[in-house]
Amino acid sequence: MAAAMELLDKHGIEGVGVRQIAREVGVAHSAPANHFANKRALLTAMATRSFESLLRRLQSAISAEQGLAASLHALTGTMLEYALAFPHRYALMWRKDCVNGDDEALEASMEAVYQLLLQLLQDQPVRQGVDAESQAIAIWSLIHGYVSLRLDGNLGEGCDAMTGADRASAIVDVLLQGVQAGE
Amino acid sequence: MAAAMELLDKHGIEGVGVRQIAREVGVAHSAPANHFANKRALLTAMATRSFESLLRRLQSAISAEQGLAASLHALTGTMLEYALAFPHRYALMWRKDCVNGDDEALEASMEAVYQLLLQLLQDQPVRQGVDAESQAIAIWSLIHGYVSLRLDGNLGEGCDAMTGADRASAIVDVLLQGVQAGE
DNA sequence: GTGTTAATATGGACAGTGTCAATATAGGGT
DNA sequence: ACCCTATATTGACACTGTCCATATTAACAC
Repeated sequence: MAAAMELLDKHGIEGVGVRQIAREVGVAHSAPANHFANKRALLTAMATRSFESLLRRLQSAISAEQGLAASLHALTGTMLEYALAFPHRYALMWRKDCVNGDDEALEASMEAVYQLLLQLLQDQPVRQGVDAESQAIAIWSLIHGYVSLRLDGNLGEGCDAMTGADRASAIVDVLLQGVQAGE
Repeated sequence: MAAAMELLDKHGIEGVGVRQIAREVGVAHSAPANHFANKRALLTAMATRSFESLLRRLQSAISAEQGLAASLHALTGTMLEYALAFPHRYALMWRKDCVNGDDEALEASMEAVYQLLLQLLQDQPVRQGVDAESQAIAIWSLIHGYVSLRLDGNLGEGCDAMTGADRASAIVDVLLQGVQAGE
């Protein structure tokens, strides 16, 4: 498992293969089959692990802040940090074609992250009259979309005048205008 | 090429292989190599094609609307439509690991879509004092993020009370609060 | 028409891959 | 001692993408 994560971080999703892992650890090419039914199960476990480690980071980052704006900025910043530090893990987390989407542990770890955001919204004063769920989805979409685009390198052209972290802050501020309660 | 797109739509990215395409068309397993240097080049061409067809849809959808809000709703709706109609094409478009990111044609077709949004923002009255580029990136991130999450099936739990199109409208409205000029 | 050249098709090989089956080797519990 | 479970090993199978040497074909120049 450790070898698998190392391979993922170093060589991307394509670089992690059952036989390659076995080679790395120094066992027979079919030894991993005793621990994971197939490659999909292995990648599923790795994605779950990644969600859990992301959740821990988000929790500790948010607990230090208070207020909706500060919390949201911390959340976005932490997610961006994580994605940039472990781009291949972040990619794997959303690769439903590599992963067993019905897996209970995976679903739980994903749901936990989303619940963190939902909880944040519920505890804070938000603009009245707008569906709270829609606000949560909007924030979640914005963050995931921005991080994905950054990771794919699709935001290079227009990003010159502003460093990555500042840009992330700025777009969260844009969204906050629509969410935050008018004091 | 047509056979390749058919395979993509029917069986996903994993389902499109050099040999499989040749089998479908009824030629030797190595015939496609004369038209595309390798699999990556083939997938790159397919992604480019997809971006172009998406652009056409977006253009015709937007030309029918006027006003920032209406245009943005049309843009989001059309992207969601396209992604739901051709989920595997949409997935391929962002799979930088499958595609030659330096390809000129691909970059141009992607840029054209983004420029469509940028142009939209420039022609409309937006809230003063906020960086226009940040607003564009925010909108772009929101749309792409939402569509991606929908496509991955990660928005099932909280989406029961609202149909997909309505939800898309709602989250765009949330963002509009932060972008649109006062009153 | 003939000869040359470029494009395309073919079948064979090679090194990979994931997965399965049969077998072997321990260790622990009764 | 015996069984049973877990884990490791080896070998095979059907794939895959890519390269190679070789044909076939069509177009174009002379």
